[in-house]
Amino acid sequence: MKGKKTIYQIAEEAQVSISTVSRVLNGSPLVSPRTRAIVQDVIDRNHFSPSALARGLSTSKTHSIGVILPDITNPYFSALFLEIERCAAEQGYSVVLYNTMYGSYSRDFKKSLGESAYFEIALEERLEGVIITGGQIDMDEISADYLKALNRLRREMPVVIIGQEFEGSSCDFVVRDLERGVFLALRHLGDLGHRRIGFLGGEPGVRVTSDRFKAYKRILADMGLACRPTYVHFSDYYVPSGYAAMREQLRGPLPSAVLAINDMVALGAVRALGDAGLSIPEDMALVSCDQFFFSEYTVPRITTLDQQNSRLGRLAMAKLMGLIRGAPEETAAPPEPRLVLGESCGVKLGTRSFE
Amino acid sequence: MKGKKTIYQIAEEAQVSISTVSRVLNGSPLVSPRTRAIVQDVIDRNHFSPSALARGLSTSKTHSIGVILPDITNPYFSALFLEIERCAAEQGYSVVLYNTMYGSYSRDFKKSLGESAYFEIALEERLEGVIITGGQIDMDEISADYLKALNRLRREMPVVIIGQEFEGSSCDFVVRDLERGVFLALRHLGDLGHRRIGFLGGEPGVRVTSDRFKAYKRILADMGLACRPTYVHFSDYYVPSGYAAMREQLRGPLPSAVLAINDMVALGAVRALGDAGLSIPEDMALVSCDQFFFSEYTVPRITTLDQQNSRLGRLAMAKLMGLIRGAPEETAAPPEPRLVLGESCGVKLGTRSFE
DNA sequence: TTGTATGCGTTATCAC
DNA sequence: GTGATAACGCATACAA
Repeated sequence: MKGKKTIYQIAEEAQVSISTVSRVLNGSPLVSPRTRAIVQDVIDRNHFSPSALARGLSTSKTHSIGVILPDITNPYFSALFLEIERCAAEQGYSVVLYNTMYGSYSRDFKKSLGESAYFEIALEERLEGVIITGGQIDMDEISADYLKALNRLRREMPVVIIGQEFEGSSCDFVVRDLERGVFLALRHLGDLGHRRIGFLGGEPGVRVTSDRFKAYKRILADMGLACRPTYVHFSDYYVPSGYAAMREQLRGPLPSAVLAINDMVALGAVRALGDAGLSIPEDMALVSCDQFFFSEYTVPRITTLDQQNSRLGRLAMAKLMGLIRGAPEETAAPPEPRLVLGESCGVKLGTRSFE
Repeated sequence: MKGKKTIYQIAEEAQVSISTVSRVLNGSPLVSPRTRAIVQDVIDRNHFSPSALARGLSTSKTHSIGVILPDITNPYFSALFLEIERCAAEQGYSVVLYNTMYGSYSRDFKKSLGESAYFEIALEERLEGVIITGGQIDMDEISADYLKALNRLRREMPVVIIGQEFEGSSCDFVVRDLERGVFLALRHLGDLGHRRIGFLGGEPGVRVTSDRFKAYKRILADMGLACRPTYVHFSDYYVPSGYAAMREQLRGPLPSAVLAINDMVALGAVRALGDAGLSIPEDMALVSCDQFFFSEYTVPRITTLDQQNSRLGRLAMAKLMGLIRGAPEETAAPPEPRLVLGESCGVKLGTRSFE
């Protein structure tokens, strides 16, 4: 835009060398208070801001990291991202966000770059590290090409994956205990006497879904209950899909309760049940696996699992920063999901105080 | 992480000069097909990715822009951001997101930098342009310090503000027609015979609220209706606040309808009305000024305004890219808000119309 | 405490 | 077509 000032011009105007200016800029103690004052004054008067590019080139540190995720409008990802950005800012790091839109609401594949294209960008930008969550990284079958690109990236910078572990990479993982969550939810339903429990939403072929579905089947078996295919309806993670999936369910024999993949799907299901003239929890109980910001305010409130996403984000950042700094990363335990009682399963809530 | 390859090493291995490598990298036509093939091969085999830092230093183009907003978990901002990121990716630009958390749900002021601190970062990072929305930029009274910092930023790069216009800066604006939206909503209520209409949510002192509130008062007057203070309850933009604000409203004399600042507040209000044993729209009708992804699935569906946020984002990006390229920015008309009929006002659906 | 010289990895302007 | 070489703006050993 404008001919930006350089360290040379500051040095000249302050009658010192560029080294001295550099020292002042970086708060080095090897400058006399007098000179520092003079230089700082010149800097301020000129609104001089040193080029992060030049600095990065010289130090090979960019102080920025990347986050690659499919869809920032999904509350799960935005909550995660918020926390990551916050931690980064605290440490003086900037965050570049790459929205791959893989599996997004609008399914705008074509318009968006392939995920591994973003790896190349991260490489060129000399980011100091990358956090990946959702998208290809969460597929049951990860393509060889993708894995190769991932490992190439990993060779150049730390990579932390928020999601389920898989073989074939040296990336670090921050894992959610999906099984534990499903267990809590199903046990709750079991305690309430439910024996016909369905599964609603999520995409087949995606870990967050297939792992939960596996847990669902296993735990159902442990409870001595059958898993009936007619009670299982995949779709994806968004509200309209929850609606559609429940409509589908309503065509067949009804379970007495369903486990929804998250609160968006649950919300869609609630609406579908209402439209069918059925009431919750009398006609069907509902539990969700992932709490979003609105679950306590729907009618009825959704009984759901708090996955502690902000702790998850903080953990991922701690791990990433540890790797960047080369420090011994203390492997803090991943957050435990907690069941948050709503009204969608029929338990009586005490007078809950709001506001 | 690793000793990265440079253009020199590629040149050496390919037995050419760095100029030639650079030409190949940038697809210059002034290279013989033969040499190009050789060089490209060496590049590929070495997984060489040129440093964006060095390139940026040399060309003074970083191909990245910044977005400064208060809270990415707010669906309004995330929808906007998604679109911005998408447009940027299409043009080969990266986006750095700065979450200032000003006015955010969690109100974590202290942990976060002041907004103008991000201006300095944008300057140092040599971003090519910045989009700002929400936060300080949207206050009724913008502090002189902030304005000064903003103008300093503006002097160095294009700045596009998504929000209401104000004096004292040379930034570009992408404006929403808040008044038109309020008009559509209130007319709808008026047509249904409502004469006691309240205002719910939003923060006093913030343009998006105060401008809508002004419009509300003016239009009410035009309709020959009184604006009663007991029907007005500010708070902020989130679900719990909508709940609290409606609880507050329920203590006094009731309006027959309320205008909520957005769907989150509306959702909270729906729940509060339900908890009080009141039904919508029989006991109170509800319209919201900002549609979020869940409004069609709540019980009842919320009659709300589609502000066409993705078009807004696209517009902002078009303007920013125009400024960056120095091209004549065609001032496309800002998107018109449209009323989306739900069930919260009592009209029969099936006759869904859009305006 | 301050200054000098060099490197960082590109692009661009020249010659050839 | 191709190849030197000078910027680009900073940090940093090394000198003084």
